[in-house]
Amino acid sequence: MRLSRERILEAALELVEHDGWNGLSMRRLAQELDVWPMAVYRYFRDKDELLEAMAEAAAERVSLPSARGSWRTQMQKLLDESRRALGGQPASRALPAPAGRRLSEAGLGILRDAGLDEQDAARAWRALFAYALGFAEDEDAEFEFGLECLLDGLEARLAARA
Amino acid sequence: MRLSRERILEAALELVEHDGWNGLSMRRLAQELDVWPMAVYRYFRDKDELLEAMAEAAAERVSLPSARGSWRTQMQKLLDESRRALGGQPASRALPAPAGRRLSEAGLGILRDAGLDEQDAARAWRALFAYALGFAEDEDAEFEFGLECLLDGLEARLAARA
DNA sequence: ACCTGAACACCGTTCAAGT
DNA sequence: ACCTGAACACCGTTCAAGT
Repeated sequence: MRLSRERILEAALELVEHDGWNGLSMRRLAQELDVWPMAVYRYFRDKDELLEAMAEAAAERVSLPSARGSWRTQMQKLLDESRRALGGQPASRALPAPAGRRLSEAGLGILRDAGLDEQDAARAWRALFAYALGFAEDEDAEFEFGLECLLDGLEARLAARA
Repeated sequence: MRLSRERILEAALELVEHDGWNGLSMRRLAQELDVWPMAVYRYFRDKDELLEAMAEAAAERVSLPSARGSWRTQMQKLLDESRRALGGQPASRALPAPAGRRLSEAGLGILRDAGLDEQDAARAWRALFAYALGFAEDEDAEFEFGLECLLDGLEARLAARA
């Protein structure tokens, strides 16, 4: 079967799920695809580009919340999904464009609609996102507690402005 | 000159500062110490143990805040120092014992003194610490904004309890 | 006790060649 | 255009040997 970016990404993800990030090497990946090591390099310039594409794919998997609920519940849903989707990623590879921008746009939109000005929305999103990535998939209770505090603080700011 | 854990850790840190975490290999480290690759293994069982010791040393460098100011400024100082000291560490290696416990004890103490019960203090510390590690050394303004919100939220919780 | 030296089983990546 | 195959310069780590 023909190689493709999709097929390679799928195999890479499977390898990581099975053996962790240390188990992902270009050589093992090629082996898994039943192809010679250098074949993968037709589709990704180097390993770094592959890792970036994997983070990108993970970010794309985050479904954006509907605009029906309050800004608070919208944000909770967005961050909860983000943390689950991106939490496993290796360090400092959490914000690839353009899928990263898609998440940022969604987050900033929610905060702007809530009433924050451009700068506060940007800072608040940075804070919320950094916070969310600090938690693993199974730390629901811990994640929620701090998020409530953060959102309470933001709401107090909104109230002070009104 | 004789090898020692201290001398090895020092050389490792220098290597990382110079070439980043990817530049740190057991072989290059030995070369820098003018010793054969396997000599380092007398002091650290494997690379993982070396990395752990490096994180440990970084955590030890955090100076704990004096108990003079308000709990809020104490916490700000503690987290600011923690983020500067531990921010550069490779992923998921941010909480080694016992230096990690030293930081946790300090943080939990501040929160308990502020009036939080044991469970809330634990959750709040987890939230604050996760938040702090999400910021690089040079992101002072961004870090501070979200921290204010988090602390405001915690204060509201304390006020509601009184 | 502490360091050496060779060896093993891996890496990412280049390059020239095949089809 | 796409894959092969050998090669290069690295890894972490084991093991037996030296001093």
